Amino acid sequence: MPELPEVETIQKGLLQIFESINTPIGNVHRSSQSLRFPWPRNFCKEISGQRIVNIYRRAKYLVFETSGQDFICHLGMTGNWRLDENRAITKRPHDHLFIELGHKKVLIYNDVRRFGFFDFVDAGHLELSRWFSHLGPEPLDSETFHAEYLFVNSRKKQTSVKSFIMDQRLVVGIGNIYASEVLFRSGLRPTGKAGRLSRESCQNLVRAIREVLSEAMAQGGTTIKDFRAAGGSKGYFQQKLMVYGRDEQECRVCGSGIRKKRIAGRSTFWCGRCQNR
DNA sequence: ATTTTCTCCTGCATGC
DNA sequence: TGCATGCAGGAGAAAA
Repeated sequence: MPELPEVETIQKGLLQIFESINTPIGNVHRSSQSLRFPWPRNFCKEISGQRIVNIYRRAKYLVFETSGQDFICHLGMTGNWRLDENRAITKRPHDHLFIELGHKKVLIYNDVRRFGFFDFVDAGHLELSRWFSHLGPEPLDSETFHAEYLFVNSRKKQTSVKSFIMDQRLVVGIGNIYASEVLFRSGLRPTGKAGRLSRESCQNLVRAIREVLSEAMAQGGTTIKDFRAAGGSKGYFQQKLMVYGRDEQECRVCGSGIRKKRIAGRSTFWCGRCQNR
C-alpha cells in the first residue's frame, strides 16, 4: 500500500500515539499466521514491557527504537496500523499484531495480503542490517540526493526512467503511484531510457520528486483503497493526482487523453502531450 | 551484470 | 448465481 508519504504519515501518527499515552508497551499478542516471513523468535515477549524511545522512518520502513530490542515494520502492500480504544468490539479480519497500551487501548497492525513483516534490528547500526544495506539515499536529503547523483548513476542504464526511479537502491520511497506523478510533473516520458537523461532532465526529476513527495506528505498521503493514518484519518493527495488511475480521462493541464501501459509489470499512466521528453 | 517476470496473499471488479 | 480472470500502493527471487 504505502509509499514514502504514507509511511511518513503513519510514523507521525504512531509517534503521537505513543507520546500521548506515554506508557510502556503492555501485553503483546499476534495472530498465528506468518506475514511475509515468519515472526521473529519470541517477538511478542521481547517487545512487551519495553518503552518506546523513538519511532522514525527510513525508506518505506518504520523503525521502533525501544529500551530493549529495536524492531522494524515494513507495511508491504496492505499493512496498516490503528488505535482501538475498546478492542473487544472492533477486532477485524486480518488483524495480526495487538499491542496493549494502558487502559483498554490497543494498537493493532492489520495486513490483508500479509506482504508486510517485522524484524529485530539494531537501530544504531541500521546500515548493517540486511534490510537497509542496499538502500539508496532519502529523496528529501539534498546532501545525498541531487541532480548530479541522478545523472551519474543513470549513465549506460538501459532500463526505463520509471523503473529507474522506483529502484530503491537508487533512491528510496518512490512506488508505483508517485513514480507516474513525478514523471508527469517533470515532463518526462516514463518509457524513456534512463541512460539518455540529460542533466537538465535530472534536475527536473529531482525537483519533481521533492515537490510531489512533500506535497503528498502535507496532504497526509494518498488514499486509493483503504489507507488510513494511524489516527484513522484519510489521506487527501488522491484529489491532486494528475495521471495515476486516470486513463481514459482528460489531462488536467492540456486536455488530451491520459495513457496507460504496463512497464516492468506495473501499471503506468502519463500524458502523451505534456510528457514529451 | 542488467532487466524483466514471477511470486507471496486476499479482495474486488469484470465478463461470460 | 457461479466461476474464471485480472488487477491492486512492495520487493526479493528467479528467469531471461
